[in-house]
Amino acid sequence: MDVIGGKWKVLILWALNERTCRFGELRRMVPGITEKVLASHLRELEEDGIVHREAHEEVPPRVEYSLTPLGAGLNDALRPLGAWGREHILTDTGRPSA
Amino acid sequence: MDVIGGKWKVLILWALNERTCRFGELRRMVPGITEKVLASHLRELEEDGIVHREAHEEVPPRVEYSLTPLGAGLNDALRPLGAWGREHILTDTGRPSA
DNA sequence: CGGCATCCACAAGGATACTG
DNA sequence: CAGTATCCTTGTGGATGCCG
Repeated sequence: MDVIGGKWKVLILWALNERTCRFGELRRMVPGITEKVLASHLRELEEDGIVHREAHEEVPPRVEYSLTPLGAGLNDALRPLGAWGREHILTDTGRPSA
Repeated sequence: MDVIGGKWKVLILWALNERTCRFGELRRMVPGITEKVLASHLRELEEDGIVHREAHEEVPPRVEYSLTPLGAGLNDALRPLGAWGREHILTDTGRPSA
């Protein structure tokens, strides 16, 4: 929970699960996230060994993020939870669903 | 993530997964949690249909909390994640692990 | 015993502007 | 393009005290 505690962590993980992404791509793939949050989450994920960051020293700059095996495993462990969520989302709407 | 977003939600779920518990029991089973947080989390969990609250109108008061089928399903979906966590906890310690 | 009300503190997240 | 720096708002959780 600590590792995926961020508000957008799992979304990032999901996006990355599909394919390697650049910073800008992720920003677009996770609507509503700000650069700062994306950057910090990415950094934390990297420090936790969940994602791999590969910077290409060229112009224009290009940085690609991908899942590490560890991250893939995490995503795998996350999948049942995601399935559960989709199964019951908007079905039991008892709360404001902030 | 919304449903289990609370800091202690999953711990409560885990405790409840083993058996029906009273308020005081939960408070003891989740070390460090305060009554307020436990109460509010419990309430949210109840509103989300995850736990069942059964109050016995007697003295001394007794309230028992148990998992609903939905909650059991959630806990089930959570288990792989828990397994992953235990597998890698304190193994990759790259961060302060706040 | 079980729980709510109030107040408080901190950190996470969001917006904007700026840099290499 | 890919961040970083700053500031601010908010939510979440913590402490205490009171009530049925």
